[in-house]
Amino acid sequence: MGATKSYEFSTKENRLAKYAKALGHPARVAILKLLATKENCQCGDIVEELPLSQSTISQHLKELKDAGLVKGAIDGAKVCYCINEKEWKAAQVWINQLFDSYKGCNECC
Amino acid sequence: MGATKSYEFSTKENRLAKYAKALGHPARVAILKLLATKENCQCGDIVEELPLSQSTISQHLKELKDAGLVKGAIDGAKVCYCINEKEWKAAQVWINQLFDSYKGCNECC
DNA sequence: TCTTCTTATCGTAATATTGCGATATAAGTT
DNA sequence: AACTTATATCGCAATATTACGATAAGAAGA
Repeated sequence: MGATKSYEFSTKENRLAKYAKALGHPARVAILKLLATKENCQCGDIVEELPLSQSTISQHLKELKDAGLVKGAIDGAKVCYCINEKEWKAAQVWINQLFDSYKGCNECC
Repeated sequence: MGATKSYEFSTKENRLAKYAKALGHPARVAILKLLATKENCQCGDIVEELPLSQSTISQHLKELKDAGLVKGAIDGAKVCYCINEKEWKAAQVWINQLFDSYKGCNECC
């Protein structure tokens, strides 16, 4: 036990959960905010901005890449990280679909 | 090590991450979908609907409650779980704020 | 009261995540 | 080539999450 039973859930549920999970850590929220507002873009800039070590940031960036929200472009010795626009918008749509499916409660609560 | 360094990040980043984390598991997505569409409401209904044990569902419900997205009202021997409308909408707004902060990329990627 | 039904909690095992230092890799510089 | 810079990966330790059975606790019904 201990492993998530992803196979028991639909592709949609898993995909939404994957996006949300990527957003589920303050460091990754901070990274995405930097990338989204384009204040910083290269890995080194992010490392300087956040109170975490280089290896930890690199790991968080990898998770964001795995989730599809971010992509990296090699720029000489550096790597420029950017929002993956297509998936970014898809994630927003999917998440909003869930939020919007709530039409209010009038029975028990 | 191993613990998230939440204290190093802003309240906003932590709050957004908390909401997203709650959505970051397919079972919790499924539960929220049921609650949002009001197909099912009582704990027992959810247990029947999902391929997880009663204790596991109860634990997921607790996490959703801790994140603020859900509230439970005791209804005799049963408990009626509902979306916590106020926090639900707040979560949607906060998450969309992050998504909307992205204005496109035109430099490196 | 005794039993049953419903939900929460405890204990435990398996697995995943977080974080960092050390090291590897790859590109640029002198 | 040797050195520096930038990023990724490895290995490890600490902690968190996921899942379940067993059990507790509360309400309802016989």
